[in-house]
Amino acid sequence: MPPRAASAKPAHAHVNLREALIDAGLTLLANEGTAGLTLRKCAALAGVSHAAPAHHFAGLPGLLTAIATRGFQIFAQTMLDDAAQAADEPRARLHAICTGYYRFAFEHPALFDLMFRQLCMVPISIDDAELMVASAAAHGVLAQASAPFVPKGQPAQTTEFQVWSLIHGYACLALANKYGRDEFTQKLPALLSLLDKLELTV
Amino acid sequence: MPPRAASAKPAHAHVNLREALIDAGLTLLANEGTAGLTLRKCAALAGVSHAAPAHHFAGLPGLLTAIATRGFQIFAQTMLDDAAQAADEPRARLHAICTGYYRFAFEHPALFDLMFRQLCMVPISIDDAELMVASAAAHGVLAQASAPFVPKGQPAQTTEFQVWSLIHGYACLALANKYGRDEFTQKLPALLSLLDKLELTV
DNA sequence: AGCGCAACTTGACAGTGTCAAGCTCCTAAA
DNA sequence: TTTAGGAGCTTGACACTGTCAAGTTGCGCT
Repeated sequence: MPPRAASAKPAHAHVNLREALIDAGLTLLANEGTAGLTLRKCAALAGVSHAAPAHHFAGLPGLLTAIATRGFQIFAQTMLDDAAQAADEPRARLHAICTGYYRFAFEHPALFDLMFRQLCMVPISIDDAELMVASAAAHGVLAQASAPFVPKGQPAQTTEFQVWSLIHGYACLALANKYGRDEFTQKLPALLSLLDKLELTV
Repeated sequence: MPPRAASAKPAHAHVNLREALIDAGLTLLANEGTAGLTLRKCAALAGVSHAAPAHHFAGLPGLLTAIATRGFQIFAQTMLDDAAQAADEPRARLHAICTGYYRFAFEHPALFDLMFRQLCMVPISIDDAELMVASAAAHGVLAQASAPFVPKGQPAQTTEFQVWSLIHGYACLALANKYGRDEFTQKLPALLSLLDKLELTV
């Protein structure tokens, strides 16, 4: 009988360690912010050793990518939730989607930061298939809401980016001004009044 | 004569090490991106030891704050440069300022990221006096350009944020889509056409 | 029954920011 | 002119990070 150097813990502590690690990442992001999200802390929070995540993700970039993917799913759902409570009318729906966009950024600032952080400069694999699917789905929600305002004969993308840029920029600026966020929330309707200048074309 | 343990280098290699460290930081940011900016690399690039920066900045946060401050100064100048070449007319000036805003983000993506990176969650002292001055100056340039479009009797801030959010969001989205930046640049005028819906009120 | 491999652990490595201690040289006071 | 003090910088150490290599365990398949 060879000496047993390591402890005799069960090899599979989690039913699905991959999901547990993503959950741990979301928790850390919510509690400690961007700087608090660490591969080793995720592993510790999930109750595994610091090298365990490497068997489920391609290093730290892989883990961040998976977390961002989950983020986009929550993001899309948040927008849809707000839209569901709005009147069934294009203008009200567009406002609701934008409000959901802002609400997500406000409620998950660090996650929002991770998702949109200049995806290229940060250790995130922008080419990841799942990430692209989730990101495109979220984009689709916004595109659908702005579709009724696309001028005839013009590319839909222009109107989409006008709406998207406006609400995204506002969310970024609100998060940057840490101490004036409530003020931003109050003035969101005033900002969105610019969208009322878009003409209904359908 | 006591033994000379350390080398006999001159104590003051730089006339102004503080500025040299900021320059090194800007170089690293431009060449290697956000992740390439490191306290130790800055020190090495400036030709000093890894602990030297501590005598000029309050740790890494202090250095990043100083770099962001310089960034805001360049930022304001970039916008003013574009405005100087535009027609002396409110609408043309607003377009030029926004183009300068986007151009800065496009030309200094990592620096732009540092400056606006959710100033709260990143190791930057948002309360720093110099940073506030530089940041407010850049904001002032944009505010002045949007002033002619503020509806009478309404707060100027609303119009400012409409303009600011639109161009800031567009810049963020352009940087996030690493591989489609040129396309964003081409479609900038289409985006800014939304601003033409603002009425001249002065 | 026994093999193979996936999952996980331990240990090590280079790199990071920060702190403590010490050296050097310039400056200002006696 | 001599001497104390301090600013500027260096070296060394610490805890922490992500990543890799090697070893251990236990499930599932032949």
